[in-house]
Amino acid sequence: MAESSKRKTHAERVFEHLRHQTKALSAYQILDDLRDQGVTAATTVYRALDQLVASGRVHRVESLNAFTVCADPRHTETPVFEICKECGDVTERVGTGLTENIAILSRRSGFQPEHSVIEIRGRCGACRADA
Amino acid sequence: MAESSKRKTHAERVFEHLRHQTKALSAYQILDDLRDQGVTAATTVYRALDQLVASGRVHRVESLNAFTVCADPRHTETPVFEICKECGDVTERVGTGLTENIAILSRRSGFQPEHSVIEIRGRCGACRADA
DNA sequence: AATTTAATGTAACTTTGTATCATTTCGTCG
DNA sequence: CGACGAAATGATACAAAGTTACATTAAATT
Repeated sequence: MAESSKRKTHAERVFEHLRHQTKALSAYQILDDLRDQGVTAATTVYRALDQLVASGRVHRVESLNAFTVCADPRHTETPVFEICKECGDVTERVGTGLTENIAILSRRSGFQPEHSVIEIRGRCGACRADA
Repeated sequence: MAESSKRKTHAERVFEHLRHQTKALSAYQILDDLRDQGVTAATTVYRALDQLVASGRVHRVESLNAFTVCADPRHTETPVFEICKECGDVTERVGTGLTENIAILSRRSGFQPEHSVIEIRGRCGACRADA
């Protein structure tokens, strides 16, 4: 087509794009942003996101219906997201120990956890300073 | 209109209906279920849910886009939901201490938490026993 | 080159959620 | 009682998020 390289797959383009964001992006936002790179279909974006999420390179932020890169794919612990209501920035915390707390809780209740969603909404440090 | 009482508000009907479920229901599921009680508009269901959530009588389950009654409105701690991937049942745990863990974590990172979302997906005790 | 497989596209459609404006219901006040 | 204003509901259209089914293109593989 145009002159944009066809070397990379759209999943890579989606990943690269997400890498440069401080906020989580919706699938349709990603689609809009990547139109000039030849991404034209919602289906393709969702397929790319499915792969990326499955491979642990991207997380879905449930309370935003949006996606963000994994801050550290080497970590196996449940990610914790801090979501600022003011500026919208999403920050992933790893190694918080919450996974262990959940495991303990579940052992008590007989529930077998597979995947946990932990999202904290509030105000980030920067926005608190701005106030 | 018909003969169904006009005493109760639709918000009450939504609440009563949710109270009798073991699974979280989507807004449109609620709408379908309450049609025979005179609820006809999605708008009304969403308005009812807004109120109920604001008053703490109902929780939104983010990872399901669905709603469930609050197990214990006296509790102020962050609710923890166990969501069974097999049977779909949603169980709310209170008094888990996770709120405190999040507070500690946030103090370290300078984030001011307002509302936390904790949803654990996996298999419930009953489904594990069935296997 | 022929064949097969992975990636992408098109299009229609479902689900979830919101906005706008009209109508009904109900309490209350004169 | 009847008028009036507020709260609740409705109809409608729309926006946003996500999926399904099937066709097409691009890359590998032999």
